Order: sequence, then C-alpha cells, then structure tokens
Amino acid sequence: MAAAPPPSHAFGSSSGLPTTGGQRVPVLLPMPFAGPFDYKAPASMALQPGDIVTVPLGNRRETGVVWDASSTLPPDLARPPSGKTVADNRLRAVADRLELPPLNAELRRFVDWVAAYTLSPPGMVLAMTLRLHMKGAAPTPATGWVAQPVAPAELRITPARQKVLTLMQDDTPRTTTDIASAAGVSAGVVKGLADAGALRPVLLEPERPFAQPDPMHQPPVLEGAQQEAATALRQSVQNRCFSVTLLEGVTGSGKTEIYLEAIAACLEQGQQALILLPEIALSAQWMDRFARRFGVRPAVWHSEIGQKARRLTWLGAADGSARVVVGARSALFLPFCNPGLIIVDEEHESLFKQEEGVIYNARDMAVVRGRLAGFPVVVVSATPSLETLANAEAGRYQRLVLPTRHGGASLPQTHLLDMREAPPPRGLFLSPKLVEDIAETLAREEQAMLFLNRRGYAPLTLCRTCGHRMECPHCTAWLVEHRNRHVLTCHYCDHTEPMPPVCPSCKSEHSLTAIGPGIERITEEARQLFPDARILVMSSDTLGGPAATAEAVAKIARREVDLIIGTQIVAKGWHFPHLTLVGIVDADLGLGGADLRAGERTIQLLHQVAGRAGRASAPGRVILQSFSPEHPVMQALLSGNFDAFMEQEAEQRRPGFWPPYGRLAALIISADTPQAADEAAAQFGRMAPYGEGIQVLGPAPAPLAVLRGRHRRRLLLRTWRNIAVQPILHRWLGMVQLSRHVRVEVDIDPVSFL
DNA sequence: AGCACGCCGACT
DNA sequence: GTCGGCGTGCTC
Repeated sequence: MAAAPPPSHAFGSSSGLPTTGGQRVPVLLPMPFAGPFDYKAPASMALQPGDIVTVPLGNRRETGVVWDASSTLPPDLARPPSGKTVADNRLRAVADRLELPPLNAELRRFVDWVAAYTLSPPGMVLAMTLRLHMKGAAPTPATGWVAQPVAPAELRITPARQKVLTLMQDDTPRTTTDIASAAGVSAGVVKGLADAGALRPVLLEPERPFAQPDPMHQPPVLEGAQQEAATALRQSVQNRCFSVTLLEGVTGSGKTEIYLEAIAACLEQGQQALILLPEIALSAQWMDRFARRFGVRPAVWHSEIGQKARRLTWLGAADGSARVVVGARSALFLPFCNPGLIIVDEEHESLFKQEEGVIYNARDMAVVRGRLAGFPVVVVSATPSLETLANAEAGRYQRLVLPTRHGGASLPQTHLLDMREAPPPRGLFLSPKLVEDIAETLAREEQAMLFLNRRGYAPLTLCRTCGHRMECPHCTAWLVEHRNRHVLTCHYCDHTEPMPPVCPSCKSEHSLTAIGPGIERITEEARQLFPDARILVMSSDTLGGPAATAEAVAKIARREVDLIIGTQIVAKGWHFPHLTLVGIVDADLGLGGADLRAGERTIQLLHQVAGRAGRASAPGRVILQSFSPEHPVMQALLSGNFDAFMEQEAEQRRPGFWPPYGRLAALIISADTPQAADEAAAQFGRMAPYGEGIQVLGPAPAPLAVLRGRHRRRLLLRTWRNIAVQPILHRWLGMVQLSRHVRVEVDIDPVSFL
C-alpha cells in the first residue's frame, strides 16, 4: 500500500537495495523484551531499518520498528547477545508497513544507546518514542471530498444538495463534517452525494498546525557580555557539529533571550530546535517570550497533551514542519528529522531525572543525542550542577558566563536571620524581624513573598498524651495534615484519611497536635499578622493546573496581590516585577539527611526563589531564616559566591570518587515482606563485584524503607570514572536468582536517594 | 506489556 | 457442578 521509500541501508543485500522479500528482519517492539524479534518480510514488501510496521505477536497485532541487524554501540555498552534465534520456518511475516515517516538511523542508535546505558530493554526505550503517540489503532489519514462532475440526469438536485455543490465549486478538499457544517446540511446529504458520485474522496494533506517561527521577527537588543554569548551560541549552531555549551548567569541576566538567538540561528539554517524545560505545564510566561521573539508559539510536548496534539506534534517533528518544539523530558525521544540544537534550560533541575520505568536523566541523554547525531547542545542554569561544572572544568563543555542582571536591575540583597537570636513567639514561625520587614514592604505598596517548601498545615501530627505519631500505613513517612481539607495525607503514595477526632492509639480527645510548619500554617500566621493584605497561596494544592497557575501569576503581575505564600512552585522562573521582598521561612530545610546533593540542591532552590525579587527597577531583598547561619550553604547565599561553594563541594566529593569524579549506580530491591527484601539484598551483598576502583555500599534499608507497601533495600555501586558500570551490573544481576516477588530496579547516576 | 493457560474458592 | 481469582510463562 505504501510507496517504496528511497533505498538506503537494507538487509542481506550488498547492493544497498531494500529487502526483496522472504528475508529475516529484526523488529523492535515497544515491550520489555531483551531485543528485537525476527520476522520475515513478505515478498511484496520492501523493508528498511526504521520502517514502522505491524507484526503478529501471539494472537494480537503490535506496532514495532524494523531495527538494525547489528548493534553499533561501543563495547562497554554493548549487551551480550541474547543467544536464541528462531528457526526460519517458525518465523512469522510482517503484516503491514504503516505510512509514517521511518525512524532515522540516529534515533535508532540513540534508542539502543539509552537502553544499554540505563540497562533497560530497548523496546521500553522505543516505547517512549512510539507508544506515547500512537497507542491503539494505526493512524487513519483523514479522507476529504472534492466535487466531481456528473451527468445532470443522474443526480437529483435538492436544495440541501445544491448548497453542498455550491460550496464545493472551489475544489477545496473538505472533510464530511466540514462540509456539513459549512453548508448547513446534515452529514447524510454529503454521504448521498458521495454515493451518487458527485463527490470524489481524496486523501487530505495532514494538517500543518505549526506556524513557522520567524527568526527576524523581533531580534533583541543585546549588549556586552550578552552579545558575546549570543554570538558564541550562534557560532556553535552554525558549526553544525556536536558541542556542549554551559550558559550560566544569575537569575534575571537574560539567559533566555540569549539562547533564543541560538534557536534563531538554527531556524535560519533550516534545522529544528528542541528546548527541554523541567516543567512544561508551568511555562506560560516562557511561551509568551518565545512568541514575542519569533512571532508565533512553538509546538509543545509533554505527557498531558491530548491525543490529537500528540500525534500532530510527533508527525511535525518527523516531517520537519514543527520547527521548534518545547517540551518536558519525554520530548527528547521525538523523531526529529533534522535536529540542529537542543537547549536544556534549568539543567540542574532534578525533574529532568525520570525515576520510573526507564530511569534516565534527560539532560545527560540530550547530550548523548547531540553527540550521536552531531549537533550542539546548550545547557542553561543560574546555578549549574556540579556534574556540569566539572564537565566545563575538564574542557568537555564550553562555558559562557553572564556576570550581571539585565537592564540595570541589581541582584537582591541577602540577609541572614539567626533564628536562635531572634526566635518567633512560641508556636509561630515568622521572626519578628521578618514580620517587620514584610509590614514595611506592604506599607510601601510593594509585594512580598514567603517561601516554604512544605505543603499542608504541619509535617507531623503527634498525640500529646501518648506520643503516637500519625504515620502512613503504606510508607515509612508521616501523614501530613491538610487542614482546609480536614485530612491527613501521605506525600509519597497519596494515601488520605480523615483527620481523626481522637488519638487512634490512646483515644484522648483534643490531644493531637500539629508539629512544625507547613505552608497552610504560615498562611494562617500571615493572615493574623497582616489582616488587610491580599494573600495568594501558590502550591500544587491551591493551583489546580497550568491555567490556574498562569492566572495566579497574572494576578501577581497586575498587582492584585500583596503577599505571596508559596512552595517550590514559586521558584519556577516567574517574572514578578513588583516583588521586592522574599522571606525564606526555613532555609535549613533540605539540608538534613545524608543526601549527596543536599547542599547543592538547597542552594539551587533558594537562589532560584531569591531571584524572584527585584527583577524590575526597585531593588530586592531576601531574608533567610536559619538555625545554622554559619552553614556553608547560608554563607554562600549571603555572599553570592556560588563558585566557591561548588568548589568546596567538589573537594568533598573528589577523594571518595563520588560523582562527578566517579560513577554511581543504585540497586533498589523491593519485596512485599521485609524478610524477602532482606534476603534478596543480602544475596546481592554476597555477590557484590570487587576490584580496584570498584566498591559496593550496602545493602541498607532505603530511607523510605517502605513505599506503597513495598519493603525496600538499597545497594550502591561506586566506581572510578574510567570504569563503566554497565558490564559490572550485568554480571552482578545475572548471578542472583530472584524469588518471584522480589523486584530489582537499577538506577544509573542516581539523583534521589530515597 | 498483554494474554492464555492453569489450578483452587463461592455461586447458579 | 461452573465462574473466576491472579501466579507463571510465552510471544520472533
């Protein structure tokens, strides 16, 4: 049914022609098999690697992709061959080739590479590029109709029919629904005319909803360091070869405007650009900036766009009509036909790490895709990760630094508030000094913000009589009170129960007490202190979705809000021109625990929050409430000298070969009983690999020892940087015979240690 | 991942 | 006597 594609690499043929039929072709299916399955190509079907096909599997039909006969991966990633080959006479035939653009060689190689690197079945990686967009029936090309002359004698003309024929005189193909609504008739009339031969079916050109961004629409006025950075980025795009550039600059230094110039260069040379953002659903302001620069909005990709938009964007990426795609991490697996640039904005964000299914870091895999396909990648941050800084240091990444804020705005002044010296009244959480500053700010009719990265009313609910703590029945975690919903809820598994009237353990009345602050409790306190202020709470609980978030941001920009109280969500790069004071309620939060990156993450988050202040002409101030103001993180925030802080971090990680100076992989063992988990973990411990530069830590209970009812143990494999962990893990996993209810997950380059 | 096959409890 | 639970195993 499909026209033969142009010949390129093909199977079993030295002539470079497509298969001529009867030959064995590997087909990768979007399922967790060890590798592709072999099928035979029907004589009538010329197949090449990349073709999207349907094949019989058991008693059903599945969509898959004709894969390459041999892997081209480097030896330390190549997987040992799966061994079994199905005999020729047992091969089943490929059923159909779909009329979709084939996946190109770079993308196939990328899929193989990611699978090998993450130790995932390649089919599961393919699923990320395929299944998301075409689950269910094969795409049906829309059919439309055009008028076709018929002998008048053979066609009864009714008024309704006449309306349709008049409409269709212009020879424009239209769908049945379009004709019916445009002519004001029912679909039955169209059907009748078609049956009578007065309308001829035609395949409609696929819709092209992607307006073309115009690189000349509104070029920015850049100066000094910004101009230099933009020129450097343009140059790397024009070089059309792989490179990685770190674009670094404090919040408000105009990083976005500068990398938009790299996109402009990419558009000028006719290539596609991809921008990865950590949270696409919250990026309305980003879209506006893009539209201002290029005249139109870009194509958007994330996991919650509808089926239709998904298919169109997928096809747009594949045929090149989507010139610029902005998306969340999964957009990295779109089948771009002519990619020329990937931008990873907020590269330090842990949201780029996918923690379920195929566990990968989109920032790092973006660099891999750029390397395999030969185009530049730009990673952007105000507070780059230590990994990225180390890569810059080693010369693997170029580094562009923007030293100052854009347009004369100054960085906010930072003050530390020692909570031991100026404690709030008992049971409250805002120091009198901070309260005073907020009052002054509000009196000047400027906006203030309170930041606390903790949802709900209080993190712990405790019985004053018997000491009972309200805990999640499925996780090793406290239940968090959400007072406006009158419930206790687990932030790890969403288990929710009504707030009990008496202590469930000792039955005491009025004995359950909220311990510690959450954002709801801070809001309560603020309402008492500033009864006349217009308060807006920004958290995932109060903002239902992207639309509500955008509206909240717009309200702030319109000065309909005096005091903003928010969680993480306020740190997302919003532009709040009237905000001049940011109070961090608990700057120490996040520094507890034995997390490798606790300090790094805290400084990144707090800098990002602080950066919301003073983005216009009025200078901003940031007040950090801390119980340990001498902590290096607080001192770095105070001085603004992040480089020094990161160097210190580096020095701590270097001797023990912690990332980025060594490699890390986590094994997470989970089972439905603690015994089964312990037993499996102990077995892995006994079989642990060893050798120079190889070390295994654990097993130990995971910090969240029980999650969603599963008991978890962790082991950590740490190696020197020049040792690949994948072959070691392969051998290790193969040595342990797992009992049926035990699951093992491998997390390469772990970010979260829960 | 899906789906069938397969061996043990509460229903017509 | 059957319907149906999900445990195990297979799909080129």
